[in-house]
Amino acid sequence: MPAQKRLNRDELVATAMSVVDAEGLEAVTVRRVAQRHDVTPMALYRHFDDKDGLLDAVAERILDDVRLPPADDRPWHVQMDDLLTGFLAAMRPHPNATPLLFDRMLTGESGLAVTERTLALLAEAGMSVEEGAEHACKALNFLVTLVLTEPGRDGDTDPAARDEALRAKRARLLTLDPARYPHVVAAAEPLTDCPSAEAYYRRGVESILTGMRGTGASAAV
Amino acid sequence: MPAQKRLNRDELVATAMSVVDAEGLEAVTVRRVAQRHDVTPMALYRHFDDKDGLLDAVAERILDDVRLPPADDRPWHVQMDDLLTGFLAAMRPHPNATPLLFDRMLTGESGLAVTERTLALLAEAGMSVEEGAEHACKALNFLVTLVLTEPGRDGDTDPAARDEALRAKRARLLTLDPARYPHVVAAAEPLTDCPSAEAYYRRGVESILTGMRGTGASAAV
DNA sequence: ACCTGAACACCGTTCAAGT
DNA sequence: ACCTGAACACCGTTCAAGT
Repeated sequence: MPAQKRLNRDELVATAMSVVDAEGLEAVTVRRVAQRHDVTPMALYRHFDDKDGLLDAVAERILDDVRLPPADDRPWHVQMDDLLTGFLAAMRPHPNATPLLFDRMLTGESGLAVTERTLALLAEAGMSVEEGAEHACKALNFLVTLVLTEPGRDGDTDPAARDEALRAKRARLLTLDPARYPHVVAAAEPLTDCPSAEAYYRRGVESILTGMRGTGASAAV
Repeated sequence: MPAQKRLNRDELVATAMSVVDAEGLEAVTVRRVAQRHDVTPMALYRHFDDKDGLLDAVAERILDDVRLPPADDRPWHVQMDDLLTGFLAAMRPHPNATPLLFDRMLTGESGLAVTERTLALLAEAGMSVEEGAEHACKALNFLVTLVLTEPGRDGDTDPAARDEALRAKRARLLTLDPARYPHVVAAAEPLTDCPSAEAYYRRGVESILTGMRGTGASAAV
């Protein structure tokens, strides 16, 4: 879309992001992003080391959007709830890009900031450094998974194609032998669709928080 | 490695699996798998619809290895523990292939069998069909994530390169400003290494089970 | 400093052809 | 029935060159 003389790193990242959002991660191509800027593929290499550098920047842009709530006096798990919810809010507009985050929580400043905050709250909860590290990774990665696997999300963001793919998937489950897969057939609809994304994510956060508090010798407030 | 006259579907899948295990998911290529069998790339299309069909078969082979424990009289969550542990055992030898499973739990017979069993136990726990479907997806996908993001696993399976990458990653965390990221720096080691994979997965399963039991109006036994 | 052009070694997949 | 060969439209990336 943009067509100008001097290439701008931020706009290249924005273009890459819009490609991921619209067509998925595999559609992001050095050549494609270059073409949208009416520029030779090689022009991108002035702004990024390589394709991975471009993807790093895409991930970092999502992490930049995480609004870190200031620390306060509420119990740690209430603050953790806010933190996790904020992380979710940053990811949800870009579900196709979420796989990038699994490996990149510790590579950029924003990812480090999110992790730092998570570790701090878990330390406040009384966890050891080792416990905290494990629970922090688990919680953040599980949240990524929640967005990645939200029922009814199928890579394609085109609403018509998405809807069609959904109906096809559900139809296939309904043709299964009910004697062999009774529960799968009965659950065909909830397995392929999500009535309320809001409620889905709320329950997801609560489930992760429960897993966090249920284990270990944590105490505090 | 194999070199014979008639191509065999199972051996093609085995070759693809060995490529994923040794070099990662992106290294799996129609041309590469064909070459290992001294055959033209197009020969594979007699056995699979396309590359995605080959990857479906790789995923299904992992799911085939899940040993489903027979139903018994123990409390549902004890049986669920066995089921989840069995799923983990099937995935752990093939960590590089785990991303394939996110989208494929309902595409093949083995995946359907695992899901069916999970749904059955959650129904036994007193969950509604909707609750059960959501918790089943969450549990299975979180398990996949546990393997995908095991600290110290870095795509490359070559032990020397892997060790080097690990040390580099940890070193980078240790050069961070301790005033800005005190907890990250303090947790550099547990964030990049896993002292005991066995214990890591045990705690992971327990955390998922806790998240399952903690929510909802479930009862039973 | 920033972009171009041509080239290289790869991809997945089609189509028509061989045996 | 099963595999080949040539071709097409793509990839990421290198290198030398332009301005």
